[in-house]
Amino acid sequence: MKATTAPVTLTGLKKACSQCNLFELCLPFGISETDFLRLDDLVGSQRKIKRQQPLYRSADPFEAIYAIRAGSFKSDVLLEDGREQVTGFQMTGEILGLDGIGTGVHSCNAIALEDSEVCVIPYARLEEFARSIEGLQHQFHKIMSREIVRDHSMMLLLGSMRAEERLAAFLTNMSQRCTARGFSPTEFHLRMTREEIGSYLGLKLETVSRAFSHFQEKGLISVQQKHICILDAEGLKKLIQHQPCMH
Amino acid sequence: MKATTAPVTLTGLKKACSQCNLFELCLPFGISETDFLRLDDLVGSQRKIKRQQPLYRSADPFEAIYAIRAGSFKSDVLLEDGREQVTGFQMTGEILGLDGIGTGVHSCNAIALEDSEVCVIPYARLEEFARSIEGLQHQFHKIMSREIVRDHSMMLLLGSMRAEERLAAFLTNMSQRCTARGFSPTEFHLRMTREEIGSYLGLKLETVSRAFSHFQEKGLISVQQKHICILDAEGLKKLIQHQPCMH
DNA sequence: CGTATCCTTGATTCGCTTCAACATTAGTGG
DNA sequence: CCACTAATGTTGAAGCGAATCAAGGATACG
Repeated sequence: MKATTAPVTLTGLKKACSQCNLFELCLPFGISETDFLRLDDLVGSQRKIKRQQPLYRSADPFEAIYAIRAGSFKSDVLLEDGREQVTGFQMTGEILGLDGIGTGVHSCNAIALEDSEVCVIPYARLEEFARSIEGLQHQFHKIMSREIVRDHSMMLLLGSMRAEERLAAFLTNMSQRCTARGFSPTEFHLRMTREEIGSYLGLKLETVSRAFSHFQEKGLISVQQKHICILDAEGLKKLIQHQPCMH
Repeated sequence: MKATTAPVTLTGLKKACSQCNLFELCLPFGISETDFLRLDDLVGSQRKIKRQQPLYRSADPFEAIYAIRAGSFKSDVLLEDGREQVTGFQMTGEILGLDGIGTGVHSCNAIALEDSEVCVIPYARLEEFARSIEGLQHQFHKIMSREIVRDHSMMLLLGSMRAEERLAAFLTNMSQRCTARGFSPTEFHLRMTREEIGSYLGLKLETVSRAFSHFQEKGLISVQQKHICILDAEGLKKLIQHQPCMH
């Protein structure tokens, strides 16, 4: 239990869940009104993480899961020879840390892509609350299940799509998640580098860059560094399913 | 709610969990002795699935998770254009169906690789039991978490390993799982085809076949169709971490 | 025993990676 | 505030690993 980052405990100052406008993206969703107020005791504290700093690292002991209140993260796993695989990008309202429950130890790194803030949900307390609040248990199971389904669709992407299909799927997914958060579905700022996108999609950064350029030439998107405008969302979606030739 | 396969209800005839020698691989693990006897009511029924038949299909309504009592399965997801990605191979003592919790609908197909038998665990009953049996809730969370970690390591494999590294990782994993089940770690029979292995590893069947042949030439394994002998387990493990050149 | 399925192996092609050079932006300190 | 430097992004040319195409062989199944 090494205190890597100073935990900014603000409990009492501000209620964690009952006043949070993210609840419908987050763990407290689908919970009755009376139970809802009890959730403020579920969140232990809040923590601020600076850009490029880890929320937790692989091999850290698992004690809590985290709900992202502001900012965004990447999760990655490393091979001893230095190869990195980004396993996901998480944004506001999403949950981090589920990988640690099985073994009691985290199996990946969670790194902030920008200055961020998370709610710390001690796992022991979550289990206890889940036993008495029916909706909480179910919502937690749903979140884990959706993570599994998401991972399966990433396996589909990594195992059987070509480079431009992968990037089209990535952009479409980003757009959908922006929509769910009330942001523009057609215009957004990528918080991650080309290399991180490449690692996520199983491609090299040059390939990612070339695919971006090609999409721009075709009038599907407009790219200015990390700023993306989607000009033809339907065109992108078509790209995902159609591999050019193959008879 | 279409009754696709006849459910072979044997309740009462034989207690499901308390007399099952698989419990330490399965859901009931880590549960106190008194609670253990109650688990027989958790399992609704048992079902036999013939080789090549589905336990469930994508888009089927989700009602239960399944514990494999005998046999083995593959899970796969399909793209509309026909491409298939095998997302996992499940064997005795493992749990199937977790993908359905999030949406209430299954998101993949589970197909028996041989004549198999599963315990049907109605999800509503599981949630109810988990609320009163502390160890069951925790064990269920552990199983889901481990599935997520496993999926992440598959993403690492699909995203950043070369063909022979992938097959070496696959064989090493199979060997470990055989060990956990009390089977020989060095000699086993693959239930799946080269094409299914290829789909799982993001490779074509010819590449899988060539890699098998190459491993045999190097004296790492001995291959006779689906029958595999591991001759140099350490050699296989070394292959996973070392990509040949790259400076 | 015949047929369909599965597996192996070789030759060729193609998509992505690698290598390399340069452009642009962001970050830092004088 | 600007100069300097590091980090990030773009683009081109060459190389390589796996896919594709193709043919033959082994095995399982009815």
